[in-house]
Amino acid sequence: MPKDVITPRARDYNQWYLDIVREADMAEVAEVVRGCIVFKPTGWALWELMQRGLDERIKETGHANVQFPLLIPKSFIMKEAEHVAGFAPEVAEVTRAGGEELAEPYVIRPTSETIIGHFYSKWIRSYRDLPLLYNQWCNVMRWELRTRPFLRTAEFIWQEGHTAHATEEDAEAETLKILYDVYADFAEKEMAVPVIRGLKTEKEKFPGALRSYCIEAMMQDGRALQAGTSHNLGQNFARAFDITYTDQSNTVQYCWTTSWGVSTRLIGALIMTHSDDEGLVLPPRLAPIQVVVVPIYKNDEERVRVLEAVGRMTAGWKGRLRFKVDDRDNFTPGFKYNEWELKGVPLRVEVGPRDVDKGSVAVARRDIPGREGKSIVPQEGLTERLLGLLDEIQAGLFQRALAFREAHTAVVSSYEELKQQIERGFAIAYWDGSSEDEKRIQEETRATIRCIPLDQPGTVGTCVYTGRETTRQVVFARAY
RNA sequence: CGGGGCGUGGCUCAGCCUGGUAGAGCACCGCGUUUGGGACGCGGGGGUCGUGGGUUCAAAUCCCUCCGCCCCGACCA
Repeated sequence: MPKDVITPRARDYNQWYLDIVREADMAEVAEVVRGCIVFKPTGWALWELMQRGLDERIKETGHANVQFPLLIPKSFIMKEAEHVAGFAPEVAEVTRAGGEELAEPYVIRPTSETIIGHFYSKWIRSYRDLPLLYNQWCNVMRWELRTRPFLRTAEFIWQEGHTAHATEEDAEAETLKILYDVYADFAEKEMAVPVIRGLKTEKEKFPGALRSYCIEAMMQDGRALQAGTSHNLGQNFARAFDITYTDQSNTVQYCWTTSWGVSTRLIGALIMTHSDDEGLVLPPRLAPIQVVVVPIYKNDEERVRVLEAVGRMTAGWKGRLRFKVDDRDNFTPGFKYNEWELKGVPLRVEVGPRDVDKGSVAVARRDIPGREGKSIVPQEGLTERLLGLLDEIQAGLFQRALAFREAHTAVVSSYEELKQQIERGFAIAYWDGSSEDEKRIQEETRATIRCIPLDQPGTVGTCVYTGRETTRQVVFARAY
């Protein structure tokens, strides 16, 4: 009988999430530092794999990594009007250092547009210096009023890309390239999380941006999670920080800049997309341990025999599979099965004396819990079988998540339908309202326009709120 | 930041109302028996009761302060 360590999703989805984070040993709430978490080895190993997948894509698309200071002069933050208004309430300041009051306080970076803008202004002279394509991996701090592990923490780790271009078209192309080729590609191929690529409304866009694009994912409670954003900053920051270049005809022009980021929030998205009441479920491509081997024996003689067989079996795995042999002898096999299921390991191989005699092993799939996910297979060709199964699981998780999203998405044609649909998932509606209309809907329903999908059907319909004719459809949902 | 709940061995909690020797289960340590879906017996260790102050002969318990966590709301990657 399973112990009651994870609250079922149906009973309390929030508690379920916190239970998974704790029981899978990914992170611990730092309680001595408000709103912060400690990444434990399992959680950090997962993040390292995610970082690798993102970093590869960032570099493949022509960007180089750099690193800017953690502290930003307070006056920098004040330079771009919308930006100040957006971030002022949540910045932490450093006012003393070296035992003395500072002449000008620093803020702990909530994001780095401003300090990077300052340096871009110094570095960019001519159109030949463009485009400038940099990225940095760093931690940032936003003094959030309500925090949850991974989803919203006061300090979080992310990458922030910052680029400068000669024309609006170039900046726009960059913004979209990141959205499609880096973020959406990573989410769907590596995380197995289907995402909607969309444009943010004026109300939801980044403070200081011209346009914000995003990828939005659906969690298992039907709520939306913004998994990544890419902003075309127009010339707003270029004007505030005097980022200019001389063009081919010797005229000084303002640059067009972009910024884009994804954070450790992605870990929250991963958990809430795939995991079940038994614990964490990880997609094979990001699982720090893809295969765990549990040896079974009753005495020393069997132990030696089984471990020898396991040694032969796993000899060729290095470099092909991330695996672990769980040879702890103070736990029973049954305990280990449950523990590794809780931790989300995609495949488990069980090897006992009977298997050694018959040349077989038992293989259990994490994505299919219980007896149905378990089968007896020959030791011969095991490695290829495991590799094949990992691919199958990866694809299966994506398909399952996609099917879930589709089952919980509906086109609505009236405000009443909208109110009902957002209780269970995404509501797609024609939209021609204003920011004020949007705010009113949020107050009345607690749902917001998550995005205007970039894939539009192009058909004509009537706006769900104003009744006006429009071809634009949007996604309404309650969001994290 | 507003409303609500909570803070007691590592974890989950009882004890608080009605002040008087700090408890249970799980986990941990030792020994033995066990091991194909969360083993069992015997023995053992471990707690300034979140913090600071107050009331009292006496505070986990009553009062005040601060800190943190969880839930709801507003704000947000």
